[in-house]
Amino acid sequence: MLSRELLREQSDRVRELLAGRGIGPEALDSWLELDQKRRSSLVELEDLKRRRNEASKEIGKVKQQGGDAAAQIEEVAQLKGRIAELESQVAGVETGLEEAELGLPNLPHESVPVGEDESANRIERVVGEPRQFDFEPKAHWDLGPELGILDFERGAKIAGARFTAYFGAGARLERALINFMLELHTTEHGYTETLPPFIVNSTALVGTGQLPKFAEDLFRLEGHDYYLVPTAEVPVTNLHGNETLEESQLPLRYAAFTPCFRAEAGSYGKDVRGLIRQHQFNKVELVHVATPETSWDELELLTANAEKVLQLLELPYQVVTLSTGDMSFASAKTYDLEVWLPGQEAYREISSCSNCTDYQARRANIRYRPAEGGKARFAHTLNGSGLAVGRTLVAVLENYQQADGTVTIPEALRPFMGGLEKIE
RNA sequence: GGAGGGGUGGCUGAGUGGUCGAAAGCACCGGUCUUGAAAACCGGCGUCGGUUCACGCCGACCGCGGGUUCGAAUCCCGCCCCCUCCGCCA
Repeated sequence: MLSRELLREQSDRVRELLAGRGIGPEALDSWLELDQKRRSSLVELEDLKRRRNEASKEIGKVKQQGGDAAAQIEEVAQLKGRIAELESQVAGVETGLEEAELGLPNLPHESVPVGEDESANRIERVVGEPRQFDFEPKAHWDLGPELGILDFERGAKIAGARFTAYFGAGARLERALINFMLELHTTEHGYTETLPPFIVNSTALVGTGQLPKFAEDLFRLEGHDYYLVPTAEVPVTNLHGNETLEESQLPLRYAAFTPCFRAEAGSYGKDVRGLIRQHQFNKVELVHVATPETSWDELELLTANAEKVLQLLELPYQVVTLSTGDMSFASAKTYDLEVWLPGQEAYREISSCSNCTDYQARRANIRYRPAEGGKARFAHTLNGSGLAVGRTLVAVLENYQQADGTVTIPEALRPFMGGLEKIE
């Protein structure tokens, strides 16, 4: 959520920045109109209430002295009608304002390339080199079933399309990746591990920005205000919702493993094969809560921590700054980590690291009290995958495949695989 | 799922229809005193919104939402959350 002060006082700048995100000027203009209306009605309403309160006090006094307060009672009765009218009017305008505000995305940081879509993304760096194969590398959707470790048919049988069953070394590899990532982040990178609920309520989803606008992307439990988490960003960021932290506690850095559930509405026909786009996948998520002064440094740190996973696994990747048109709703700036997949001969997203500045903090009401005292301020929240586990497994299978169809286990993972060196 | 208890300011905790935004204590901030500190004493100390050049003024808020009343923290209705016991389970 953007602050009302900002929308009012810097409307031209906001209008321009929103345009970069594909939001037309009417969104802000209708908000400004409602805001104006709200304030003018409020002035009248509060004036009437003041008069009503005064009259009530007079009634109390008069009655205490045994007098007749009929005149004041009559006046209050008359005020009542107009007050009720204005109250419902203000409430309606307020609802409209809130709806409008919840529908506005965060403003992009000045360093974000302006553009309509991913074609405007900016490659920041390319790390590692794609391996040269002396045979035709296979895609994981062939490798996995051939090794007997991934079973797309049986996944579909028990759930449907975009669900997969893992077996044997495949299941173990997924678990090893989870443990490897969590160990790295909690020990070397100093994160606090957290294991949140995998189900959240709508308040949490509004807090991080998935609701109300993106309900169709979520799985909702029938008959409940419960949703399966689409990412650990939701439960973990909301952990401190409606809290005022002390500045000395910041930055908070959390690492969380959770499964993620996404309806993938509108992605029909996209990545239909393999593990790339599933309704359920595992992820180790990194979440930071920081002060405004440090959040941009925190974004670099978070991204570097996520990159470390790829480096230790010796997987080639590139880092991309998403353009204004490609960024997620709550983000002010996002780096995507894209890993090289030989089976597709392409870099594919494996992590998305964002600074949401105070946007989510406003929605979720996450504040902190400055060390020097004074009024509580909104914190900045950041999140990033560290990493998407299913896609990491894909990258391992495809990058470490051998000519004979076996897959070598990356050195860094072997301790988590009971010393296993090869899947065959 | 059943029965009971409870949600008041940072904390503890008064307050059952009228000047209550709310006693008191603690915590915190400022001052007096002191070589310094502590103690003692004095004063200050909620949030949000609106308005004002400003001082300030006004409105709202005692879990949330409705209702009764001239007037509600106090009465009524619905909901949420927490605690205890029973049942059921992991």
